[in-house]
Amino acid sequence: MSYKAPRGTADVLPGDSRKWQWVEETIKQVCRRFHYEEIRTPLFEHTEVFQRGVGDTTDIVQKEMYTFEDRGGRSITLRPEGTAPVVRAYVEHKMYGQANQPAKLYYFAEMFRYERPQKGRMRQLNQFGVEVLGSADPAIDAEVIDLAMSCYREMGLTSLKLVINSLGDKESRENHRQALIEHFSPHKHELCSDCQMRLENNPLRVLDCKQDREHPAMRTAPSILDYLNVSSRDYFEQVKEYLDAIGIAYEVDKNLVRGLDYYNHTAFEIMSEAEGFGAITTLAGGGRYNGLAEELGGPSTPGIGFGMGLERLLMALDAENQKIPVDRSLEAYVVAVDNQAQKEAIRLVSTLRKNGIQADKDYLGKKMKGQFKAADRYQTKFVLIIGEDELKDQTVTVKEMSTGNQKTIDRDKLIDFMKEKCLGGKGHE
RNA sequence: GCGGCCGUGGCGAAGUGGUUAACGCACCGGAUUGUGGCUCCGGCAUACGUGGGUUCGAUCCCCACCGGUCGCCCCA
Repeated sequence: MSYKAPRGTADVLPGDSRKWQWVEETIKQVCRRFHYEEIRTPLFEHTEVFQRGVGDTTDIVQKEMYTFEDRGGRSITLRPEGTAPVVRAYVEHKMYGQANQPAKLYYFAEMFRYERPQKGRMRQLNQFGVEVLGSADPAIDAEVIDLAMSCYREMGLTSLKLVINSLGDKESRENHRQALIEHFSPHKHELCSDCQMRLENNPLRVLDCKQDREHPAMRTAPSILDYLNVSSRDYFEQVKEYLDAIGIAYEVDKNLVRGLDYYNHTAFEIMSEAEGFGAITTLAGGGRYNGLAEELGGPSTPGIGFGMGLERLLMALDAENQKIPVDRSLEAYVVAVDNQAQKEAIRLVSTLRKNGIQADKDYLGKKMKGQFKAADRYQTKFVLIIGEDELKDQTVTVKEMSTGNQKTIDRDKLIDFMKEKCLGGKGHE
């Protein structure tokens, strides 16, 4: 009997984990530059946090959540997205009362969505995300978008498209919603079954339908941008001006609609335009959610953020042929020529490590040639040999693999020699 | 959730209704008794996704399931 990882999940093995580490490190550095702080929230929440936060009629809540009852009879849900939990934490810990506002937060977290898996669409997926709470300045919208784009740029991605839209404030949305219902209702029977439902629940989504895209009513449908009230329109204009000011190119797509209920005002999506990316091109998506904190029981607090799929980021790097700098070398490999030398070899490895030098040895009882072969495969910089002669003379033979040069050094001078060679007297970062 | 395609050792990849299921890579050992590559020689491995069915006999044909993949839906 053998087992497989459950459908839609994946193991990250050593070859790939280095890539993940690099991606995470790179993003964290960007976050530091933007002055954002990490927040970590639980893997699961009370189901209600998502029902109220994300919205009862959304696909995520209706058919994609991993929900179960725990032993205490509570309804628990594995987080399907990152914003609602962060806002919940912000409200719960009364972070609105803290001195430093707005709260500029980032997270790395795995999300869970019960969907049919595909490449770039997993049931357990990893996201990097950012949430800013407490500022309704359009400049922060631009900053958040800048942060997302900077992460991609930092990793060398170039084939990207930023799409933005405004969903307006509550009043604008309501007016638009009414207009949509009035516009589509006469054609209701001509629309696909999904759209007939959408027309009742969330008419905005009709605009996003791929099936009815060619329907004549689509072209004449009322655009949200025409229904923005003065303040909403003004807000959107300012966001665009700030984006222009920091040199970020974008495209306005009046049909860009986000799938979660909490969004208003600024909505954006970053897509890959790299060849062979298939149907799934969205790398990151986000927007403003000014009513969410209130919805989750807190004071009225503006917020904006995004989620970035890390599996898709790795795919994009791959599609653009961006090589991830992965250092697989090893500083020292200790070779024991025979059994007599084992003890000394083990002692030497341990001493090297205590002195900050990467060191390893053979544990398979290989002969000398096999040990060298292993050292070669590990891209070892120095092989340290201990054999009969070295034991007798209290020395170690050091071979620099790149040149093939080797010399014999007194045992008590070895560590200083290796430190000089490997650490340059400065030590590791 | 819907439709198409796919599933052979660790990886890649032939193949057939019937005695030991090719080959390449990788790995291990030897040629080279204290030294990496190449070459040559030898070796290795829980391999036909799972379960049924048809058949004298199935890795091959049929069905179901599982998994992957592509498209739809939706999204990261």
